[in-house]
Amino acid sequence: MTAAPRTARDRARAELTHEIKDVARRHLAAEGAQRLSLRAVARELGMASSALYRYFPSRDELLTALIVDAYDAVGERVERAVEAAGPAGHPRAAWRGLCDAVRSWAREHPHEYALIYGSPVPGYQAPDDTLAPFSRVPFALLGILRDSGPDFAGPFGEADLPGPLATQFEAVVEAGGLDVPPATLARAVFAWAGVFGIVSFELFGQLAGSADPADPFFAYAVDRHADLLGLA
Amino acid sequence: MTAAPRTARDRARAELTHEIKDVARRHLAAEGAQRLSLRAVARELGMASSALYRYFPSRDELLTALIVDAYDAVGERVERAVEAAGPAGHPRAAWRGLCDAVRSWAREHPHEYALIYGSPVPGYQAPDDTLAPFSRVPFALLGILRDSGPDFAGPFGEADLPGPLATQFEAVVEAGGLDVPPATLARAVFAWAGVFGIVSFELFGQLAGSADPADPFFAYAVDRHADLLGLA
DNA sequence: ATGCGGCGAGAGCGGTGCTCTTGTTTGGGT
DNA sequence: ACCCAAACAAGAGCACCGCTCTCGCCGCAT
Repeated sequence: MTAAPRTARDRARAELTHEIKDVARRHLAAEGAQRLSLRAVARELGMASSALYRYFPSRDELLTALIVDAYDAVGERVERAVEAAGPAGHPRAAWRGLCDAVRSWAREHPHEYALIYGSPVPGYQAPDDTLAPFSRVPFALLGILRDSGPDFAGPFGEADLPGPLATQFEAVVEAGGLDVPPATLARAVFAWAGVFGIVSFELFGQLAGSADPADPFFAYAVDRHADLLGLA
Repeated sequence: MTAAPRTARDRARAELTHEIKDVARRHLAAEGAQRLSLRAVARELGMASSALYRYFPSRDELLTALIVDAYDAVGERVERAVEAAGPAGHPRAAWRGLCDAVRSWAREHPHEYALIYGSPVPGYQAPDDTLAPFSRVPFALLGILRDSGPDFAGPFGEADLPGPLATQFEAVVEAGGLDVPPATLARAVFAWAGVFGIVSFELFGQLAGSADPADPFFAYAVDRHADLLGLA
């Protein structure tokens, strides 16, 4: 993150900041963002609630810190899974690893998942330093597609982007320095939105009455998306 | 809903209940579920906050009523769109109408969308009378697929369900009295989760930096899902 | 006519986020 | 070595929240 703290005060501050986040994350995991209370965190730490404001200027700032951490957590989990599954050119296994990592992390940390992928907190808008953690999963997906090579074999043709979308995505590829064609980017967003939709449906109870134990359907959907992505 | 109210008291009660919901819905639309406050609603209605508890036993019950109304609102919007687009056997137009209806409703009512499709409120679990409004959009989609006839022409084969998923969805079809094959149900959930994912991504800011003005990508994705659904 | 039940209002409880003030500790510049 | 400013912890307090309880009032069915 930053340079090592020099003075004892800096060290204590860094430590306390970390402790606060830890306790807050535990409360978040147990009760959800809604019920996360600064005062309760302060109580558990044995300090006055007003003292917390030396470390986080508001409750929303604390939540933002937890959001960044959650993005990093799921991002690292996904990167590990992708790396473990497909270094030797098996992109479909890597894709499956990515999807399974997202889903299992989401099921283990539903409140943190809801915090980052569910409805945003009222006045929240992402600061710039959120961007890198925010992008880890999409970048991991793009990495799989890049490594899977240019030989696309999906059921959709290669040049199937309508004009406006092509120009828009060309600009995105340019601006982001991504070395994939725009059509691949489109397929990536399509697939990522698809698995996100299923995971959210499962977590938020929208699959009740249809794919209720979601494991078979999730595996099926992940495989169909792999077909669409043209993954070998 | 129920029989017409007879006495003046019943009439007043029904009217006030409606007024409370209206004011609450306005607050919800303006500020989000998080900031919806019983006391503020009571203030705007010129009554004591404690009096509201004669009509809704808790804040969560009020929110539940708003959830049901939101499901009904998006459901009716979708049904209208489907009916307007495709009565004469143009299933792809009907599917496009469904998707556009969902997205435009979501963009017009982001907080209500977040309420029903975003992270659920902490202790909430859907009561039984939520089931019908909850199911209107999925049923509309199944209606399109049923009317599109049995001649499936998508890029995936007809009998592509793995064993466990097939048996699970056969049971669902049986239990729900749905007259579609299990494979069609699977494709329906797949497609519905996909467009839901895109709409949620757009509303919750996850498309920032990729498909940021989402119109072209949404149209593209809806069309790709139509292909996958085998819609003519 | 009467009694009961629905109703509105008020006070009040425990909780929240956040601010302001007060006194203390700490560390760097002189 | 000292001194002062900055960082810090704590407490009181403000405005708000959901919710409960009690109290009078009034319409309605008996």
